[in-house]
Amino acid sequence: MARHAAAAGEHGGMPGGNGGRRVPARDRVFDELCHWLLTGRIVPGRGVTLRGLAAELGVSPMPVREAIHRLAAEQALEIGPTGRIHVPAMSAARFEEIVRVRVLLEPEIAARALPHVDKALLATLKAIDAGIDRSLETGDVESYMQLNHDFHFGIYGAASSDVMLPLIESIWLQFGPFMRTVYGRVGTSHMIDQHELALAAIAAGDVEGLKGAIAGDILDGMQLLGLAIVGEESAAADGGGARPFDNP
Amino acid sequence: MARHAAAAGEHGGMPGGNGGRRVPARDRVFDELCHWLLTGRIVPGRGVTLRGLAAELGVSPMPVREAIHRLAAEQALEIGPTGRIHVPAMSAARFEEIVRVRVLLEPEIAARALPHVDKALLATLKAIDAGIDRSLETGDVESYMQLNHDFHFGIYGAASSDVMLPLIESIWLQFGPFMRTVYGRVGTSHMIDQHELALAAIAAGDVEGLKGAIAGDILDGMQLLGLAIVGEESAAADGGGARPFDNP
DNA sequence: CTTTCGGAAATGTGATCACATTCACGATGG
DNA sequence: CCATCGTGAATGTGATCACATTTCCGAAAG
Repeated sequence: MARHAAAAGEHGGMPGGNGGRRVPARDRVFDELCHWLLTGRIVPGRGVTLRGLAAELGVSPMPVREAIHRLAAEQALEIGPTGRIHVPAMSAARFEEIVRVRVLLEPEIAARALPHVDKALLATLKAIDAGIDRSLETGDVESYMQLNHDFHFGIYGAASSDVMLPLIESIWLQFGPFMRTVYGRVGTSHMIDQHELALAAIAAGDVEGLKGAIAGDILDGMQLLGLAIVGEESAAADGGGARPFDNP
Repeated sequence: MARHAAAAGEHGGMPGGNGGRRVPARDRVFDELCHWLLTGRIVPGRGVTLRGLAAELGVSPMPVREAIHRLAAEQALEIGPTGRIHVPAMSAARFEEIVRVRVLLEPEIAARALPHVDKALLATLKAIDAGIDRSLETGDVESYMQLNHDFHFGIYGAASSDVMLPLIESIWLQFGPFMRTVYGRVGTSHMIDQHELALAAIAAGDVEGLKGAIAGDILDGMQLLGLAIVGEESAAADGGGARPFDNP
């Protein structure tokens, strides 16, 4: 999830002779909020406030404000008419569009990444996929979502892309919160393992096979989400709906 | 460039009977900067500073900061390692990717918009296209860029899209500044008028015709830009750039 | 018991300030 | 004449403050 090059690795404030640049608090907050969105810690229905997040993150409301507005710019959060911040509502139409964009862009970037995937990365991807299977068995949703993200962006990142990659990240941030709310209710184990197909295609240098596997993976996973969302919508009369979790 | 519904028209504080909500300064600044980027008022190489823009726009640096960071989030501006703000450099690779994404997304959204284009909108589009021809004759680059933008987003906007439209707007913001720097040097008049084809396809309800016209328009226009950029980059070490487009 | 009203708490916004860092320009030394 | 260095101006960042608006909760009225 490193949207900022300098983000990784820093583990402590060491103002002295660190080779890297100083990471602005705004970027750290942004990365943290991205993580929360993608792993489902921020879910629809919960209030999101500047001062609340600021206190939780140990910074002033200022960097939080910038991170929030950046997320709003990417449609990952929404700023209501009165300025209130909330997770945008998902609809069947919106969801269908997300799937369409994913199927258009992600196989494309995967194809562009293929030539740059080396042995080491392939091994990493295999390890991630093994971790995914493990998470599915144990039912660790948060771990699954994290690893699934890592798997996809592990591939996509190999295509050094300043254009497509941010767009795809934006899309993921938009459906991330809903994966968490939905994955508890639908089965995930009967899916064909498109990740295996993708790995095989990568190993074989099969561009079309890779594109097909990515598209298949998207359609499989999103179909599950889509069914749940559509079902939720038709039963829309129930008040704000279940809030599966709360934030500490 | 109306990214925010309530933005247009407000010219003074009139707390009384205005039906709309108050528009935050941050959004007004953002819209203004978008306009400047898309019409070429902000071009690569010029310094962009917070306080400078703030003074120019008559606000404090605060709303400018947020607008700038939002533009940076959409890759329309870049924040250097030291925090300095500048227009990102264009490269052949980056440009090719932009074209690819445009060809993937814009025909798609146009197709989705087609069923919602009514007579009134079609008439508006024809008027815009006439204005474009006029701008090309008189060589009014800024007017041309504005109208070309209006033409495309006039169509795209008809597809009520919360997902694809922001992505496309982000892409336009990325190549906007370079259109201005380049359009002075290349001819534009020999282009096939793909806009006419698009209008005819809309009138006929021809989805595939519309998608083809949009794609053709993108490829025609961007090919001009691409040639100029590649030539600018350095004729010597061409690297893989030389095939800016393959097809959809 | 339901509805309405009022005020206190909370929220986002924007301005100003202090500060570390960086850039630009001129002086100085070779 | 050119390179190097130092000082001052400028820049982005983050915190704090004041304020208009909104939301929320409880009391009072029907």
